[in-house]
Amino acid sequence: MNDKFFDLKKEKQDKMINGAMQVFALKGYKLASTDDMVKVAGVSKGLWFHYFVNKAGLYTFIADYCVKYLNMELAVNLSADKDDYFDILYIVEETKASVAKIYPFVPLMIQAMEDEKDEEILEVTKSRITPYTEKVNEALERFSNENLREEVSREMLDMTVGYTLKGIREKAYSDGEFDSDKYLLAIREYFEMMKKIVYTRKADR
Amino acid sequence: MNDKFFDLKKEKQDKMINGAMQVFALKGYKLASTDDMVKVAGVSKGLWFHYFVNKAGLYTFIADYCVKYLNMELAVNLSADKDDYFDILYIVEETKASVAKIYPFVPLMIQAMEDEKDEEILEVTKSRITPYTEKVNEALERFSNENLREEVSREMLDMTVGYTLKGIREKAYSDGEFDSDKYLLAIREYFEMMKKIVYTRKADR
Amino acid sequence: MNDKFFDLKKEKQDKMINGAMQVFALKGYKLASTDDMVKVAGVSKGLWFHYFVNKAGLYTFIADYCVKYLNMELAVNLSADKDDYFDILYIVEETKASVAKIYPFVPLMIQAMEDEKDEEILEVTKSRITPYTEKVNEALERFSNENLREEVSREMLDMTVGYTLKGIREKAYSDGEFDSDKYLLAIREYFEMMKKIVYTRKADR
Amino acid sequence: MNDKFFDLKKEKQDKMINGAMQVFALKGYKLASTDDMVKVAGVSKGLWFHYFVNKAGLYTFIADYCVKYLNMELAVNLSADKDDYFDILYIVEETKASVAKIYPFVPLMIQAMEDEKDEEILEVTKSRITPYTEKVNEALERFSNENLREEVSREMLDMTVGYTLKGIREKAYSDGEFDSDKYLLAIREYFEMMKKIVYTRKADR
DNA sequence: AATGAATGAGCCTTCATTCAT
DNA sequence: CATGAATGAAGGCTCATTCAT
Repeated sequence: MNDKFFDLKKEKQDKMINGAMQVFALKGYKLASTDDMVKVAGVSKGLWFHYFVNKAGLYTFIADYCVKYLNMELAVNLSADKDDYFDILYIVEETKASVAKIYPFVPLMIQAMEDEKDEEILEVTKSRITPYTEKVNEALERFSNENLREEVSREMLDMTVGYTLKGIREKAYSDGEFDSDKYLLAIREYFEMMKKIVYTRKADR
Repeated sequence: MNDKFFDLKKEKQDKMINGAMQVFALKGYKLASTDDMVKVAGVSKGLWFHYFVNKAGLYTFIADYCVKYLNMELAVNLSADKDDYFDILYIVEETKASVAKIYPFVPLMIQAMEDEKDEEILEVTKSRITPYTEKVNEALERFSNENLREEVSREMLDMTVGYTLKGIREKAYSDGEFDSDKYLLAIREYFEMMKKIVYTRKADR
Repeated sequence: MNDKFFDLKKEKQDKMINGAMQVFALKGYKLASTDDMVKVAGVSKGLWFHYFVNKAGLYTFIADYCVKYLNMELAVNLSADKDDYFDILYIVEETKASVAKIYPFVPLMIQAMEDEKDEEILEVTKSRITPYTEKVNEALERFSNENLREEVSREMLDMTVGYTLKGIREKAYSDGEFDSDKYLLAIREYFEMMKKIVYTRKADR
Repeated sequence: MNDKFFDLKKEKQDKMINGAMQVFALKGYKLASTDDMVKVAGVSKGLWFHYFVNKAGLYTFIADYCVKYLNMELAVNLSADKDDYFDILYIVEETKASVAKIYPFVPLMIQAMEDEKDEEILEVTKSRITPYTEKVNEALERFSNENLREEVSREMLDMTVGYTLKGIREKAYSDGEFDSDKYLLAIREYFEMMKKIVYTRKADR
């Protein structure tokens, strides 16, 4: 990319970042079109290429930006003393929701990166998503499975919680705009229920 | 569409149906390409258009076919005496798995229809998926929420189970082919855990 | 390229070959545009890519075709008993002129390949032109420099004759169409003069 | 163009003139890009258009400048007493080589103008090159064809010498920079040979 | 009926040109 | 005066769709 992008007014940078992120997050790499971005960000076709060389370069930049920004925030929020499974995950989602105040499509973009199937961009996607995944998994390791009822395997818990969060996330964007509050509320309700049914009595607060 | 399609040898019909369904299910409406179908079904480009007029027509036909076939099977399997939440859902998935013996991509196609975002085909998709959703919901109404622990709301259960099944389904296709047994096993394990933690003692068998 | 190109009617093959060759020969690799070829050959934009993948692939095919065709003809015409400098070169040009009956832009295309400066296609160009150059040089080796007046160095003769032929060639296309007869006449006149002034009396017939 | 260009420091004027001339001479009108000129001359994109309105305007100015400057020098060097064909031509090339001390691409630019094929600029090119051609032809008229061996027609001599000079010229730029000495040496050698073989004994000095 | 050659609208990308600073 | 960010028309290439065989 062309580093002069960062010399632009922050406002315009963000307009472009948000525009590209929105289109990539909603449509995926292949179906994201320059014309869409022109419409969404109100910035001409040529300018995207002036700063980002080509579509793959733009995607790479956006993917990078998302993960770096999010991980930075997570580093602050995910203090080492948190050791409850759902509390940790809630902080992660809370962080995403807070990042979404400035970059509304970050939560969906992260999702889209994990789901991306286009071979042309797969390498990029996977390499950029890993640092985020690792950061979260690292934190989750602090949780002791002994707090789980014996009927509940950690593996299955990860699975169902992962898929459910993904579902809630996509639903949060279903009307076009991301409603941060609705999103966190849905998660809180879900997590509260889960705590009650998957923890041993002792762990269930 | 051109009804003469049904005069073709059943074998060829199915080769075309499966080919189109595979491509639509794996790639979605917009990214599904004529060339992909030619390769997968071994049927010439022109023939698709001869029978189905255009891409939208083909998609409509496949969507229709999926739902009708599945609902037919469900009508047989979903006997009115089943009233357990997970048993009903299991039968639904079992039915899909059995349909997949003949049309391997039906489970994923149903999923793809629910996830489809392309505006050009949205109307079609939504209208075709409804009959299936309704049939399942109808059956689920026979389940009494009183069997659920009070901490568990029916709404939240529907949500998490729905999203989790979706996840398991997509994973079952992750290596390209649908593994019916692995799919049903994963669901069974998940449902067994869920039964233990969401039912009241009484309902928990 | 797609070998099915050769299944087309010879007439259409030649229309496409001539069209592409004309545009490449007159404009060079970079400035040759698909639209030009559409206009000249009356064949749609997409078809070029159907058979030749991309612009570089088309250029490679045309370059190859030119040289192979020409060398084949030269193999017949350049009998091993010819040993006069200008006679050999005349046969070479005569051969080009005869090839031009079917592919009018071969002489100019060969020239264009030698002059091509676009880096993207340089490798292709140089590798394809070499076999032709070698064939001609091989034949010219049969000429003994002892036939030249001592004031005339072989090196300088090659230079001035080479540049002059190039000039005559370009002029022959200056009005759009290649006039084979005018071309050969100009060369004959030039060669006759040269023979008289560069050969020793003995060699001068 | 904007005449305030001449208010710039001579140094900057020449940087721009040389930059534009280099790019036009090496690439031709169509392939000469604004970005190339920015790189070569180190002058911003906008400034070119500020002074020269558009690409055609710039080309026109450069073409004009070349010919006027060269003709001015020729007026000084081409004294009316010179009447030998090759001496006159040598003076012309010597003049170009001397102009190249300040504007290194003038010889190639003159050449490029004669070869230019882009229709958009053809009119300009032809009209600007004429004054130069005429000046040279005028001088050459002082040469009497009676000095030529009868085998040598004046027409053919003009042709072969013209094309050969063109070839030598292009070769002189083949490594990117114009080597004035090598250029003049090559011409001298060529002319010496030619004098020996095209002049009658009497004229051959 | 069946094929795949042929078409052209649409998308990515380049580049002359404009314009705010 | 100078800059280079910004624009949009044009060129390469893809792909749904048409059509001659």
